Amino acid sequence: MSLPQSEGPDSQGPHSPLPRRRTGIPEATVARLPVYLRVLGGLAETGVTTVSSDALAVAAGVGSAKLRKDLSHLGSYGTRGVGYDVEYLVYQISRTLGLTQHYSVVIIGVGNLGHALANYAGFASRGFQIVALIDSDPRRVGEDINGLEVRHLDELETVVKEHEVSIGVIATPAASAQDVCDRLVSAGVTSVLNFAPIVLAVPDTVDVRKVDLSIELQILAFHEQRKSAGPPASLEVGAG
Amino acid sequence: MSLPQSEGPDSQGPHSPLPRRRTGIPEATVARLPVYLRVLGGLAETGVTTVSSDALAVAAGVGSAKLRKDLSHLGSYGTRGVGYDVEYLVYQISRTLGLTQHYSVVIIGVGNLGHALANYAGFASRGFQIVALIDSDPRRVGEDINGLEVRHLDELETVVKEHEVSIGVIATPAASAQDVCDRLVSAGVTSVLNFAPIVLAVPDTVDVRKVDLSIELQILAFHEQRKSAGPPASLEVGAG
DNA sequence: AGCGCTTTGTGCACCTGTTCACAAAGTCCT
DNA sequence: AGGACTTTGTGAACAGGTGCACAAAGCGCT
Repeated sequence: MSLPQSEGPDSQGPHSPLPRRRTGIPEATVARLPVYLRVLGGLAETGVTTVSSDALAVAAGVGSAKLRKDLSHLGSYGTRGVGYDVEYLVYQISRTLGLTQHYSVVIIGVGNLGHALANYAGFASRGFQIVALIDSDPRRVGEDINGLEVRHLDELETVVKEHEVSIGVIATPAASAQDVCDRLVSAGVTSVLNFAPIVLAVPDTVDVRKVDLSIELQILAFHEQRKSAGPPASLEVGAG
Repeated sequence: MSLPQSEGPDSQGPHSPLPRRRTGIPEATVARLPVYLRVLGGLAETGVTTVSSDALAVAAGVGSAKLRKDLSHLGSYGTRGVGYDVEYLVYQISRTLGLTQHYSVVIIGVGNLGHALANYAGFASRGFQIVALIDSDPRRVGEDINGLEVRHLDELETVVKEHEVSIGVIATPAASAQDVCDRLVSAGVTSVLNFAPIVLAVPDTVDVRKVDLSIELQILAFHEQRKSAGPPASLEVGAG
């Protein structure tokens, strides 16, 4: 067990210790593709059939050059002088991200957060299917959440193998997160999304991404502090 | 209203369009400091008083050189041949991140996720105090969550000014997120943590960080696809 | 068909961040 | 005190990512 937190190039550390540079697609680009995908989905709903890199870039909150370079990594799917066909681009991005495949997801930990995740609609919409909810508390086992019955932690391995689960979502307290992770990995799970405030140790073959509320707040705090202290930084000299 | 999603250098896009390079501390480093802080806290609890960059790096899941360089940005607080004093380092990182100050936080949207956030203990532990929970649904107003009464969206501006809220957490559906964000910004909030699956438009003076479950899953999907498709990639040629 | 307009795709320079490798600096033992 | 050992802090090379600026390419109008 080594410690390669896979960290996407965006919200997490840039590229991972796994230099899985098999495709030429940079990690930073991969992290942005889902954003483009979402924006394109919104455009498609409003009947837009074609979009320029400029328009799409504004909607996605990135520079247009960056967007074009990102898209160029998946091929030349634009038409010069016109822009990109929305529907076609949606398809190409989906395909590139692997969303045309099906992924079975298991959520471990059915506390507040687990409940929220289980009810999150965005899960199913992109080929991710929650196949099981798992908790170690016997009192929670059997509860019905969003049409899915909570099962006991003892069944984790069974569930993973039964449904060929590839992605595990850890929403347990920090204390049990590493244990759960180890069991997921042993059972064959190769991707983990970790909500517990802990650095997980996994083999190099497993990808881990973390979502950490507390860290995000602390980063905001840093900038917030800067705002109040920084700007009028000149009268400070005599005032200190 | 422009579109600078502040994107930390990690899970989100590298550095932001706000080149707030007032201090010499790189964004990538800022994003890691909270991790070090957490690990150091754990060490302190187990009675460790001194730690080497190697040990700390392993526990934090980064390389030791990177860790030392990170720490060197806040000063020379280590002792050669010995390591770092845990308690002192905790203090220095806290100070750098601005955690010695107090931040008032308001959460908008008390659905599943809002509930989870309101009950999250990690909030209070680092100087963040949730001063209000807000929802637009009259049926939820008045509910007591973790000792805090849910107030109506109409009171948002009042609450923000009353408590000098600096950080707003948006946990509403995507449809209302931009509205809520605009109101937060108008009321004077300068940092936003967004859980809604949408790209928020804010003035350059406001920092936005996003936490997007769906995006994280899609990034995992990309790597997952790569794992299953990549390695034996050679029979494909004739199969197409 | 030709011309001008629009927009893509990309070469290049810049910049941020990572990693290596080592000198500087301190501790501990004799 | 002196020397061996440990560990920090950092200079320098490298890698990855961003943004500019423009040539290439397609559209539509005349």
